Amino acid sequence: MNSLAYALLSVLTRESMSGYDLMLRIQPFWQAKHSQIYPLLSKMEQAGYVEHILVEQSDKPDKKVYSSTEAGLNALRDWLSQPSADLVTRDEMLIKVYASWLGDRAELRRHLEDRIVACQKRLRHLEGLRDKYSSDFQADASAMDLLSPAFSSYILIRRSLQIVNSDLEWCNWVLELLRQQELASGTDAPSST
Amino acid sequence: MNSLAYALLSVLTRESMSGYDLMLRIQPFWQAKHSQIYPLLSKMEQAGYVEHILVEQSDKPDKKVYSSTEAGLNALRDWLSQPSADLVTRDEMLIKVYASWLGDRAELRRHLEDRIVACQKRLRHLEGLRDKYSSDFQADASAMDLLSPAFSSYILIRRSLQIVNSDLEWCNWVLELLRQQELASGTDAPSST
DNA sequence: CGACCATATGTCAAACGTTACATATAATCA
DNA sequence: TGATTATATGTAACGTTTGACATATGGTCG
Repeated sequence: MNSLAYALLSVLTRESMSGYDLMLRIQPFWQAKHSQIYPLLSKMEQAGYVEHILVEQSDKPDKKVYSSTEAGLNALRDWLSQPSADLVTRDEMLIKVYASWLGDRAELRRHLEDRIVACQKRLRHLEGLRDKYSSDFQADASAMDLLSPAFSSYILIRRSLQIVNSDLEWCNWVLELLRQQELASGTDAPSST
Repeated sequence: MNSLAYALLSVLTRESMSGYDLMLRIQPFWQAKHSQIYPLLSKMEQAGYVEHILVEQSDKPDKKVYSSTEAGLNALRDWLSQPSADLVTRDEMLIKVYASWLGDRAELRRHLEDRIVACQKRLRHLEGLRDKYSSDFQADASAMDLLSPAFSSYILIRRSLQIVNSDLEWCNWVLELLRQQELASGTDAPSST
């Protein structure tokens, strides 16, 4: 069992769902394609960590709804007690920024603007999640039960929003420096496409 | 050529160095082990993007010092003009936090404290980098040449510091909520090890 | 002296992840 | 009607990354 398997279990312990829905649910927190999730769910079922029932649908294709078993819950609890693996980030844009002195200002601006668009999309998605579960969150976070699924979701979404907002903040800071320098030097037509 | 190859090139266009030093240099921005870097450098040399000379050392084992070629520089410039791949983050701790309601408060606290230790270590490393290159950075960032290696390094280190600090901020926020609830409820001996 | 660590390079197998190929249903849109 | 999109599941080839094994030098610490 790898980290993705436990990520799937940590969703299935809260709510039973299909591989397709798991993919969508986990996407913002652990990138994985359906081609990785479907075979993994089969392996997890063979290992006895999850089980599924076939649910027929009239408006959409039929689906397999997975649930965590007792063994799955125990495996997840064991994993929780282990130290976490190191955080892994691979941000190609940051490497391009590091090498951006080899290009021109427009190129650097384009990379930053692309990132801003991606951040805004992600922000809308996360705000949607926040609003969807806001009824679970009490107005006063400190009054919530810290060992409840609602609180765990709450701090996870808070963290995700914080990450995206700090990304946006940095992009805008660099863009502002670019604008200042373009105005000051007069090079690189400021209003070009 | 993959992203890692261009990350290596983006260092080698600034400064020639050994595979070992490259590994240490890009570690904070793109995680890669020596077992990935050494074969990749060979492939890049075969492709004509880098070349190396053998440097004999008396106090340490001899090393291969790699430099970027003209072809390597051109390849890097081409890559720069392409849109960036999506940001990938895999944070096992965040998944554990999401499932932490299955465990106890001490376990959640331990995960957060482990992360804080890792952040502090990273912070010291980044502050070391910042101070090491601070002479390259002018007091007024907006007065720097935005297409200089110094400026690119500056904004990269700023971003890295921002990421670590926001991580620390969030961990401390959750720890504070934990402390408040433990004091209020009286469960979970507050001063246990 | 022996253990361990930092430096330095390398290979290989296994695990992990992405892309492309494949199929099927039902809704929407032109 | 035909094209596209969202839903839903699956396999196979390929590329990426890690972990283990391997070797060697020279310094430090007990």
